[in-house]
Parts: sequence; C-alpha cells; structure tokens
Amino acid sequence: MGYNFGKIEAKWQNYWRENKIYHVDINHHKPKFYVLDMFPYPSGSGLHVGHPLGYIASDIYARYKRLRGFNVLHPMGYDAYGLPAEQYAIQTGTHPAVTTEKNIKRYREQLDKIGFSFDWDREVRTNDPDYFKWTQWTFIQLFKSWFNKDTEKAEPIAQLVETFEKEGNAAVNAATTQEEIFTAGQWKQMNEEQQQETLMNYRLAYLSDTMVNWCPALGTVLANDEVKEGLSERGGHPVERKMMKQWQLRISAYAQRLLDGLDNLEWSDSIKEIQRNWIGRSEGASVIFNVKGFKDTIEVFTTRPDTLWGATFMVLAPEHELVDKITVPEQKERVSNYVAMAKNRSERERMTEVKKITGEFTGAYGINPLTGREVPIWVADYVLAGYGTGAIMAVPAHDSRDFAFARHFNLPIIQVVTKEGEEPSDPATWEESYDSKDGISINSGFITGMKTKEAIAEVIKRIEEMGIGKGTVNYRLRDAIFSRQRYWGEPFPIYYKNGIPYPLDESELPLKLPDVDIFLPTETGEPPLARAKNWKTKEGYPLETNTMPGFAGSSGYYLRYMDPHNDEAYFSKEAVEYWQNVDLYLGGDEHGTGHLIYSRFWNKFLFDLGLTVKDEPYKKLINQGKIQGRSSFVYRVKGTNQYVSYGLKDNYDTQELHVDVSMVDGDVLDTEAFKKWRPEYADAEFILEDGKYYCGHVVEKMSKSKYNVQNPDDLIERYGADTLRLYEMFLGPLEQDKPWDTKGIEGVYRFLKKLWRLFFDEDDRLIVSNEKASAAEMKVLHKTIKKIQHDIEQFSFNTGVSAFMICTNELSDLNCHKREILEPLSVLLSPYAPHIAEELWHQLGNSETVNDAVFPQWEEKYLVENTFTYPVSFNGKTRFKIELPVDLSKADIEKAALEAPEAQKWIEGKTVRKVIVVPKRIINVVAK
RNA sequence: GCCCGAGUGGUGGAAUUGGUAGACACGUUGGACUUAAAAUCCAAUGACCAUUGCGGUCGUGCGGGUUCAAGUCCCGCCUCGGGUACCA
Repeated sequence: MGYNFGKIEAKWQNYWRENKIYHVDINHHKPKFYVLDMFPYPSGSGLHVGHPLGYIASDIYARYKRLRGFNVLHPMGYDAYGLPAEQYAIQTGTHPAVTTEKNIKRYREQLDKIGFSFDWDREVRTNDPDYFKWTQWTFIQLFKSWFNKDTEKAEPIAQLVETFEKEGNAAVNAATTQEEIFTAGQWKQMNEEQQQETLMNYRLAYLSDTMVNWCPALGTVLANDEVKEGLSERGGHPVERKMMKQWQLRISAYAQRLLDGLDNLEWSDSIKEIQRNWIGRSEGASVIFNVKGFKDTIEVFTTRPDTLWGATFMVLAPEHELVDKITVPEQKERVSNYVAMAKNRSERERMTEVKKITGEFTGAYGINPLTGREVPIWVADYVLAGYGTGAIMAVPAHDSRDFAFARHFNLPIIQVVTKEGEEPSDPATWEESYDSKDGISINSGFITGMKTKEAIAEVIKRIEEMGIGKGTVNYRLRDAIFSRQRYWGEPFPIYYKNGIPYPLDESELPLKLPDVDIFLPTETGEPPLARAKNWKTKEGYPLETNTMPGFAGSSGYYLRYMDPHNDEAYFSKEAVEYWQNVDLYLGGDEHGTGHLIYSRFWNKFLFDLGLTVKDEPYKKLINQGKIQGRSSFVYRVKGTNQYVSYGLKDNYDTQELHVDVSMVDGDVLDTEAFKKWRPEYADAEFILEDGKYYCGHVVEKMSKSKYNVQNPDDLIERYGADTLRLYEMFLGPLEQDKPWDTKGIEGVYRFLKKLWRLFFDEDDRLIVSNEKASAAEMKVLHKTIKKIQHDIEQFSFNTGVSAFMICTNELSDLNCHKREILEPLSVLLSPYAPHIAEELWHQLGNSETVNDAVFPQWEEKYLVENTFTYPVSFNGKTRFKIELPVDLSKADIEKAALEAPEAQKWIEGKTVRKVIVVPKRIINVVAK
C-alpha cells in the first residue's frame, strides 16, 4: 500500500475542519502575526496551478509562525464584484450574483483540497451586504472629509463649514480645486446649491466634471491604472477621452504621505519604484507670465526655473482656458480647428503618434517676467491639461520636446546652461537638446556662473521676492475616478435633492443593489441602475445610478478580516489594536499602481479618522512570480491533414498549431488522443521521428486558448495536495516568473514516498524505534532544522524543499528509523506538507494536531565538525583536497598544504610567493 | 526614450554574499529486480581533449578591469522580461 495520500489528505482535512483547528481569536497571551494573501476574483474557469503559488507560500509561513508560538491570523475571501460576471450576465441574463456564487463554490472546493490553514470563519466577500456596508460607510466618511495641508491629514467637513462661517476660506490651506477666495459674509450669502458646490471642491470623495478614460466596449469609465497602452486592462478595448461628471477620490492630497510611507515598508525595491514613479513627485517653480495686451496671466510650472533666460516661447494645452481668449483673429480658425482635432484624438492615437509634432501659434505673446522679453504663445497637445498648470515655458535648448518643437516650427533656441569647463556652442548645430542637470548657467542675468542647483534655488528666492512665482511641488498622481457605469458593484450611498448630492444616513446602510431587467445601459445612456424601479430614497429622492469600481471593496478588506461579523462597526477597537496591520502580504506585482496605492490611501484616511492604528496597511510585501504555461505545438503540412514531428518540420511547409498539453508527455504526442480531440483530426496522419511524434514547445501565459492550462485538481488526484504544495515551491524562487512543467513533479512525489519508508516497512508496519540517535543522525536532523528555519525566514521555499530531500536521502542511507529524529522532522515538514506530517505525527502516538507542536530548536553542538576538507588551489585553480583539523593554526594549515604529496607537482620549479589561508574555507597557493 | 529586474548544464534551478560552480530534482544512458510492465534500487551524466590508469583544457550572455581568488565587485556592450510613456 505505502503512502496513500488520498486517504490521508481527506482524513486530516476533515479533522481540521471538524475541530476548527484553524479558527483564531484574539489572544493577549500570544504575539499576533497577520499573514494575508491578495484575495482572488472568482472567475468562471476556476484556479489553475499559478493561483495557489502565493497561497502555498503564505500558508507555509503562517503555519511556521504558529509553530513558533504566534497567534496567526490567516484569512481568505473573495473580490466578488467584477466585470466578467457582469459581461456573462449581459450575454445570458444570468444574474451576476448567481454566477459569482457558483464560482466561489468552485474556488472553495479547489482551495480546500490544497489544505490551507485559512480561518474560513472570517471569510469576507465584497458583494456581501454585511461587508459592503462598510465600503459605503467609508465612502460617506470620505465625502464628509477634507484634507488639511497644514496638519497633513483628513478633517471633518463640518469643521470646515464652521471656519467658513467665521472667516471664509482665505486662511484654509486645503487640498482643493476651489479657486475663489470668499469671506464669511460671502459664504453666508451663498444659497444651499452654491455652498454645496463650494464644499465639493474640498471633499475627499467629490463629484466633478473631469476628463475620463471612457471605454465604449465596456460601457464605463476606467481609472488610469486600468488603462494599459491606451486599451482597457480587462478585454483590451479602445479607450477614449471624454468629459464626464464623475465621483472621484482626492487621493492626490495624500501624494506626499504615500511617497514618504514607502521608505519604511519592507517591499521590493521594484514595486516601491513603480509607486514612486506613479506618484511622480517633481520639485520646481510656478512662474507667472503676463500676456501682452491682456490682463490675464499664464502660470507655468517648471522644474528648471534656472533656464528662464532660455525660454523662447510658451505652449498652452489645447484645453487651456485662455486659448480662445488670447488667440488673435487671423489665427482663430486655425487654432480652433487644432483644438477640436486635439480633443477628439483618442488616447490610443495620441500615444502612437507621440513623435508627430503638431501645434498652432495663437498670435499672442507672453512676457518673460525676468527678462521682459516677448515670447510667442503656441497651442500644442504635447502639453497636457492635467499636469502642472497646463501651460509651459519652452526652453528648447535644454528640453528635448521643446527642442523638437522649436526645430519643427523654426523657433529660436538659446543656450543658457553649459557644462563646467566647456564653451557654449551654436544651438543651430545641435542634433538634440542638451541635458543640463549638472551645469553652469550662462547668459542668465543674476545667476550667470552659478551651478544648476544653486541657480534654481536663487531664481526661486528672487521670483518669490518679486511676487512673480514660487517654489512648488507637483505630483503626477491623479485623483481616482470612482464611478463606473456598471451594475455589478457597490451602489453609492448618495441621493440627489434638486440635483445636489447628499449622503444617505448611516442607518440606511447597506444600500443594496436593486433588480434590473437587463444589465445594460438605458436607451438614454444612463447606467444600468437607472433601469431599476423605485431606485430612490424613502422620501422619493433619486439615488445615484453609478456603482463603485473594483478597487473599492478591496481597499480595506484586510481590516474587516480582523472582526468580520461586527455589525456595529467596520471593526472593533479591540480587534484593530490587537491585529494592527498585515505583517506579511502576498500577491502579484501587477497591483503596484492600483490596489496597493488605493489600499494605502484608504488605510491612511481611516488612520486620520482614528480608526486604524497603523499608517500603513502592509508591512512586508512579497510579490510572487507568475507561473507561465508550457504550450505544445503540432506542425500541419499546409493544405493537408498530415502532421510532421518537430525535428522534421523544416523539410515541409508547415503551420504551427497549439495542442492540448494533456495529450503530450515530455513533448511526445499521444497521437490517438489527438485524433479523438477534434473531428477534423480524426483522419490525421503523422510523419514520425523514431516512431514518435515530438511536439514543439514554448513558454507563454497560461490561458484556455493556448490549451496549456494546468489545473491543480488533476494533479492532486494523481499525486496529492502535499506533493502539489511541495512541487509548486520546488519550482524556483517565489518571486520569479517560471514555467510550469509537470514532468518534475515525480521527483517530489518520490521524496514523500521515500520519507514514508523511514516510518513504515513494506507491509505498512510502523518501524520507528525509541533507540538513541547517533551523532551522524543528530547532525542530519539539526542541519536540516537550521536550514529549514533559515529558508522559511528568507522565503526561500525552493531550497527548503531540497533540504528535506537531502535530509531524507541521508537518513535513508543511515537506515535511520528513530523517533528522536523522525518526530521533530514531522513537525519541521508540517508547514510544507501538512497532511502527511499530521499523519506521521499521529502515527508516532501524538493525539493533538501537529499545528500545536513546537518548532524544533537546532543546536550548534550537533553541527560542529572536527575536521574540514580544504580545497587547495594554486593560482586560483582548485587542484586537490586535504582534510585537516578545524582548530589547526594558519601556519600549520599552510605547512600541511604545501607538504601534501599532491602539492609537489604544482610547486615544482616555482617559487611560492604567498599562501592564503582562510580557516574553514580555502587554501590558495600563489606560485610563480 | 526613461526606470527597474534577469541572463548559470538538455531542463527547473543551487552556490552560507568575494572562497570547491552546477547542490536538489527532472530528463537521458546503462544496470539490478520482474515472464513483462509499473514501482523501487544502483551507477554515470557541463563541454572538449586524453585514456590502460593518473590526468588536462575550457566553462556562469559578450568585451575589458580589480583581486591571491569573480557567477558574485567595477567599467562598457548585447539579449530577454516588467513598469512607464509627451509629466515640463
């Protein structure tokens, strides 16, 4: 019989469930540890082998921490709102809730089979009213808050109103889009609508007209991070720019805190860098230019105020409010045509035509505030309305885009920075602009001769004194568009009275999704919720018809796990004070600019409200790599039904076709299975090599259409969950992308069978003895404990698995069947392979779960060696080995090495110049 | 374009951070057991040269450098993967 994983795994999975082994509560006698996986969106195709990779790693860590005496919170749930279920609903009429429920059930079955230590009593689902009540609640708090730049935190709108009533807004330093200054008197004279409109400019969740990423195919707007290269991330549909009234979150207010917070996080440098780039802080100055003949001024943002003397023209974004006003009559037509063209270009066009230089002269002139020189004002779409002030001063000599523009339209180029010790040259001879971050200012008035850094500081100082500008910081981070014109998401807890949005009373939450007849927009283009009957408050006011985006529900889910059944609050004070924040978070790095930013923002906001106790949600983050599929190909001879084996395909004119990897074993195709696969292959003929059909292969994304999906259920069926767990870890470093190849799973399976043989004989009789272990056996054990502990703490799970293999191989060689060795070994193995470990632990006579055992402690005394086998190298090349006592002095080691018989041939006829001895490492002889 | 990350046997990957390159597996080859197969076990397996035995040369993407010693550090390239994209 031997190792019967099927029986063992079912048995212990039941035992764990029935005895609630993974249920966890607050326990003040133990230190807490919070291990979290990014929860999955339950898709219709179920889990493939790539999904559990991170879950297995975090499960090993969670189990390890438990063995080390921590009270471990390790929950799981579902990111249940999402487009696929809704798209399916549109096609079939099946309610997305039904699809989602079905998919969750399948996910749960698959997850259960892998033997995770999740506390399912804490499961959350983003579409569960008990859960999204708090998503809606948080939205209301955002609506009722503003960001005070003086205190660098969110504060209640109610207090802001009090300030307005007392002194107006002049002294308020807020993250705001409010431009007009008003007095207390003016505030009081505003009507309700005007006041609400004003407050909207301060709220952290606010409604405003904004340029959005509109995706016609999905019928909704998308956030910036949901658009990749001008196409929607989901589905790859084209995205257009459109002006729409949308809910937004003022995440830009938190830009600096989001940036600063990164410094103290144990995240990979790459993901921190991605976030830093996304936030995009840049320091510089805003400078005010007068417009000749107008009272209006143009404010520009520049990171290089030291190049003001080189500004030879100005450029406004097509959307800039002054374009129309300042354009001279004879340019009107050209400019308005250009602006219309620029506005209508899709995102995609705009991005693909980056190199195309376009623009129009307005006919107006700006006046350089430092030099008094007149510079022409142009309109061009290389200047973005959404960044800085939507206007720039162009310094063609030192900016590549300005340079290209100046060359194209024949505008003057003046050099104002040069490299130290270099003579300025004629820009007309240049091929590109001169990047001058470390230079010396020339031809630049009072900063001439200064180094760039001090020149910038000096200009900022002077323009501030002169009142024509100031030092400023700009961020690339945009506010997050929070409305989706979709059905399957959280409804906004907002109603409209006279067109003004108001939040629902908290007692009205959760506001559940209404029923609709079909999941499509209305004829008039309103979102699906507008189809619902009676989508209004008790008083009859219409409710918001947009729904929230996918990242709404995932932004604060880690907090709800701490106290998932609380109906009084998001989570209790006691729970958050105990569990604090996530100690270890595992997930894919594709969430670098989305979820991980939103979630940090959400947490910081709740922190400002005094709800969370940590400023950052995820202390340590590990991004597991993707598992790629290994696709197989057959080669059809064109125009025939003949298939030629890989090695012979170059002799024919062939077409490459994906075949299902389940029919391929080590590149050899099961030709009979292939014939049965599809009717058109029934009469397939094969041109074989050595009697076999060899397939070609390539490593690519795992997907249905490539027939390379490996699902964990089949592998568990064949090898068991423990083998699957070990194999996924054995594949390679956790954070690295790697191809999936089922071939190697045999090796791991063999290891478990071999381990089993240490405990049982051929007739399944336990052969474990209570005999005292030998020094050699103790050494194997303690070496392994040390290695396993080290590897788990380093998240080096692949080397951990090989350490277990080495250990088992060595114990087999030693013929060791001793409890003193095997009992700790079963504990050691339990994080990786919990089922077999639990079985062995109980077979050894333990009646409690192995999860409550104590992780064994390795002791140095078993590891000490009396001798060390030195590699002896001559001029860096290893020539022979010599075993010497470890406590030998350097001089004696040197002597022993040089006197060794093998050494003579390398020394002969040469002079020994030097001998390097590194104790317990190496001996290197330098001989010439 | 800019910013990260990675290139090691036929394959996945190791290498205590500058100290025996290729651990552990897969695969392959040969052998044992078996009527046979599966399973299991044993041996070989970086390339090349030599071979009766000992052995030798080369080798971590490429080219240079530092060092007694480089997969690891420095300089310059190449290739692949990811992020970002007119951000002033």
